[in-house]
Amino acid sequence: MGIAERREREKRERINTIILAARDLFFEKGYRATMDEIAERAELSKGTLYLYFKSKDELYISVILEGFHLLESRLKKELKGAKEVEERVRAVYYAFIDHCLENKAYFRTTQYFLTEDARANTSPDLVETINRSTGELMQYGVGVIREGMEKGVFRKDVDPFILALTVWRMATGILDLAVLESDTARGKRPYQEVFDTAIDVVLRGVRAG
Amino acid sequence: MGIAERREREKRERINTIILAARDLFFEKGYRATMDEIAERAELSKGTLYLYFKSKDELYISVILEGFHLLESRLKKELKGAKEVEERVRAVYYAFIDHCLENKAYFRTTQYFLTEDARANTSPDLVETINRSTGELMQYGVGVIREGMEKGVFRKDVDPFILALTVWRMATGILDLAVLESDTARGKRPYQEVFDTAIDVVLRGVRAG
DNA sequence: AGTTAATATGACCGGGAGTCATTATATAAC
DNA sequence: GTTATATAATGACTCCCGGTCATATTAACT
Repeated sequence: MGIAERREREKRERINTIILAARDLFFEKGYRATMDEIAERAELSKGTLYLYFKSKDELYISVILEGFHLLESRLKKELKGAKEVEERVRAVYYAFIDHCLENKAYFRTTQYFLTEDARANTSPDLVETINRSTGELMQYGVGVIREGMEKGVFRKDVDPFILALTVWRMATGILDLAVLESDTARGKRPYQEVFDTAIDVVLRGVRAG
Repeated sequence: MGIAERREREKRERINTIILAARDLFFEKGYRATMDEIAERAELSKGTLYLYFKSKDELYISVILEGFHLLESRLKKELKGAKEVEERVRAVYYAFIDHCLENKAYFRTTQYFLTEDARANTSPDLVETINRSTGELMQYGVGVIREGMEKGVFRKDVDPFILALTVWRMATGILDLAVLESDTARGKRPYQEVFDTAIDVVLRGVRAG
């Protein structure tokens, strides 16, 4: 059944072509890139795009998920080199931050899906997909915090999930600002001091004893 | 010169009528409310709207600034009743959170202006206006933290501004989630436990000694 | 070659932001 | 009171964009 398989493969290739064109343009112009532009970049007609993606938002989400996979690889890599508890927490924290700073367009795209507007236009199951993936990624944070509690380094009277959520949203909140001012602070992380202070304060706040 | 003054007054009244209609509709439908709808609600033609506001986004920003004034009154009121340092920090923290939860549309509208998309469509001086107002509001947070340091309750090796920024963005980050899930947790703040844990950890992290 | 199935196309539609020539209204001049 | 002028309001219109669909093209099968 070589033909069916080739067809399947060609379909995947086409989808990939479209995602690549879309990513390029979303990186370049943000959400305002148009479907016509993406079609032109992919050397396909607009109608064809809609053969493979139900909507512009679905294309958007595909790009977001690509970013999630990148981040996950990075988290795994960074965690391998880190042994000590606080070092592991920082590894997850800065892996997330650096990923977002190095891939600002991914970050913006992802943040966009926290707006009412985006969610209102997107089918519930797509939103659910994003939520599930987000939850999986957050487990990396929950994991290192739980390790810290088990080893007695962190206080045990805080819910690890809530703490992870808090740190994640704290980082995201600062990133919102950092990503907006992309031109400042050449050579080092923009907002470096803010990110450092933030995690220092939190770590001091959860240390046992 | 009574006529010129009356004209001036009528102009302000018209602007107010438009903002009221816009706010109603933004509350109801979010950013997706249309200029035609707003015009109809204000009992004016669409063209008239553009006589008083350069763009939909400028109208949006006017609504945001209204929200800022509301928040500022609340901050002042809450701070009057709070004497002790940590109590004052919490007063500012929860005044901000409750304001945002009670005025979700204001919050969403404001958050929208952290997106690339919105900023790209808005004139630099309007963006600047928002930034300045935001900075002024943040001074309430910076103030109570600085008080805490001066009284020796908080460690002095953290920049009060950075700490305020961190807590503000932490709250905003959690609010992003809380506002999305507006239907849950009737009767108490949604995400109550998360907000509580977040400020507890931070306060423990900055206490002197 | 002819038939059918699968893909691709782009003109077209609906709807929304923003414009502008025209109309209406208020003030000033005589 | 009438006419001229400045000011304000209007809504039909343009342009743009996401999404659709009847038609055309290509590939597969007999």
